[in-house]
Amino acid sequence: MGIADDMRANGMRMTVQRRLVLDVLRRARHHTTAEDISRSIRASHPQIDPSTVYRNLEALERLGYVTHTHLDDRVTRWRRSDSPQHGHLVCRKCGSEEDIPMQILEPLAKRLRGEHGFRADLAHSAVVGLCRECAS
Amino acid sequence: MGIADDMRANGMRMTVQRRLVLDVLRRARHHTTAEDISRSIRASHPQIDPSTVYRNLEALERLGYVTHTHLDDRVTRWRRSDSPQHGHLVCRKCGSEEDIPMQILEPLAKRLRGEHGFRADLAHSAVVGLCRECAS
DNA sequence: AAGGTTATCGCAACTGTTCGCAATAGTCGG
DNA sequence: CCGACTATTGCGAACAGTTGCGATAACCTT
Ligand SMILES: [Mn+2]
Ligand SMILES: [Mn+2]
Ligand SMILES: [Zn+2]
Ligand SMILES: [Zn+2]
Repeated sequence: MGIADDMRANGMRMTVQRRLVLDVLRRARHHTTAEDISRSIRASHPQIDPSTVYRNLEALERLGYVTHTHLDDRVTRWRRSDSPQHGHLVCRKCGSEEDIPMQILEPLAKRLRGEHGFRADLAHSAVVGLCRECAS
Repeated sequence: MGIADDMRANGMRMTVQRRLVLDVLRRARHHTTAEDISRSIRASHPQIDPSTVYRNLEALERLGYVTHTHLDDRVTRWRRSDSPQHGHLVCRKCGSEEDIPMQILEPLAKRLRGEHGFRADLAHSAVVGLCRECAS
């Protein structure tokens, strides 16, 4: 059962707009902004509105096909859920960004689960701070 | 040396607008949004523009008098730096919010410092996830 | 293959926040 | 205290993202 069938089983429809959003995210190497996706789609389909892209990212996230992450403060970044999960360190001074394996974050997740019954998604927001070069 | 002198020593000026922002934050019990601050100030000083509030929050942050935190996704929340620091757990399903002591986050901060030379500010963004009731 | 239902669309108006600019008003030295 | 310097202001426009709405088209039933 493919994505289209799965969506129909949930009362949703597979539209050309949705297929295009998934296509762009499949080709993207890293996290992508909604604006990037919209621009990329509009290159070949100028009539497709940015608001449709925003709404579809949310719809696809509800079904679990895409997720978002917050790297810097303002812009939300999207990826397909089937791409590998990882954490981020972002320097608030120089803006540099480093990916980190989830296992570094695991002990904290386990502790929050045990002490607060809280299932943390520690990949959802980047860890903000000062990188080695900027901390001096 | 008070805040005003400190600001002047840094080439900044102490204006009525800045004093009002600090006053509102001093009276506020919890994290406050820029919009709240602006509305509160405009009640008595209608001529003060929201853009001035936004700019002043950034200016005061640069000197270390206020900090901001991201709880849910879009809205930035502000507090005076001299109010007690703490972390947050936010449930992505029901929206509930729980404060947690910084010491829970300390082991991760220490590890990031040791293994990556990264000085993490783990109070900057809330930890997103599922609370006990919503975990299904 | 056709028709009806309604999820989704494009568009335009709207939100919260940022930015450029000319006018204002803190600050400092005399 | 005054005047000069310039950081900061209010304002208008721009910005990314959201929302309401009537038109369109996906898809289910026959
Ligand atoms: Mn931030
Ligand atoms: Mn988020
Ligand atoms: Zn750095
Ligand atoms: Zn919950």
